[in-house]
Amino acid sequence: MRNTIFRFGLIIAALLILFELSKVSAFVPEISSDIILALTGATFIGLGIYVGLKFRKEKVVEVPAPIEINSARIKELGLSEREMEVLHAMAEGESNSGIAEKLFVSESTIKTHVSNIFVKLDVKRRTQAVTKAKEIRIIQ
Amino acid sequence: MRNTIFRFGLIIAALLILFELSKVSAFVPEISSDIILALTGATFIGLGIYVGLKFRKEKVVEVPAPIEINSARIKELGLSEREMEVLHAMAEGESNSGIAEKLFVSESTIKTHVSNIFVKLDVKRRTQAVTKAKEIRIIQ
DNA sequence: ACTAAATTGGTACTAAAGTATGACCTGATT
DNA sequence: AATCAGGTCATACTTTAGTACCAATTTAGT
Repeated sequence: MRNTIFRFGLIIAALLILFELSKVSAFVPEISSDIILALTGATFIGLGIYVGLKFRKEKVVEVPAPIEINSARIKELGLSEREMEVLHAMAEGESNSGIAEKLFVSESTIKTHVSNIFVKLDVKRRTQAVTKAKEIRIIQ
Repeated sequence: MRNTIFRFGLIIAALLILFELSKVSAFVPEISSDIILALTGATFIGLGIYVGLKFRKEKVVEVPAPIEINSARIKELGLSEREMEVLHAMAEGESNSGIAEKLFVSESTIKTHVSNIFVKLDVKRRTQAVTKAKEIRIIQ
């Protein structure tokens, strides 16, 4: 508020100066009317921009809340790249054998990964793992 | 784009007229310098407001995605109240025996419910069921 | 080059999940 | 009274999931 008063004060001061100058210029030819015109232009363009910005309505653009993945947390938990791939497949409801096919490895490997994921996420079942992973935003 | 060109054309025309007027006024006293000043002010304030509005910022509002539960879909799929309770517990990562304890029934009962849920959701595993249930917004 | 972490895979086992089927009870509907 | 849907429970079985080890490669960082 104080800021607004200050700004309007400045603008009014500038206007007053311009009016005085326009009077003076009639008697003092050294001050060209062009300069006054330029000053007037500058003042009003400033005022206009100020008003324009002041009374703008912000275009409210609704963005569907990007669920950002907490990659810091992934590192924090020590989840490897491969484990994350397995976790993603798990979240999609794939079985171990399904994940194995998808990633071109044996089911044993997937079981190992899954067990390691459980330890790192501190859970006991895959549904828990998926729920927790979504909770702490390490998967979508 | 054509609109922008048109507007800038208008502004440039106004400026040219002002400059011409300021020259003429030197010889024709009938045109007061005050009027020219006023016209200049009006032009520039218009320009200023235009610029101010033109470069207004878009306010990006992140909407936390209101996840409304599609209860119509629940009925559509024929999911009973009890089945929904089981589904919720499943989504939290509970085991069948855990759900049984929570709902004070036997594990057999839960298995029956779970199997029925799978049929109704057309899935084969509980992780799939949970994922699909969230997808179609019948649970959070 | 060396080391640590990551990835892979196996065996053997237990636990949990899931399927199929049948049965009993209850409250609401016809 | 009969029917039906929802809920309950059991048995028996198959399939997946999960655990506990161990071990061979591969990869990336120092």
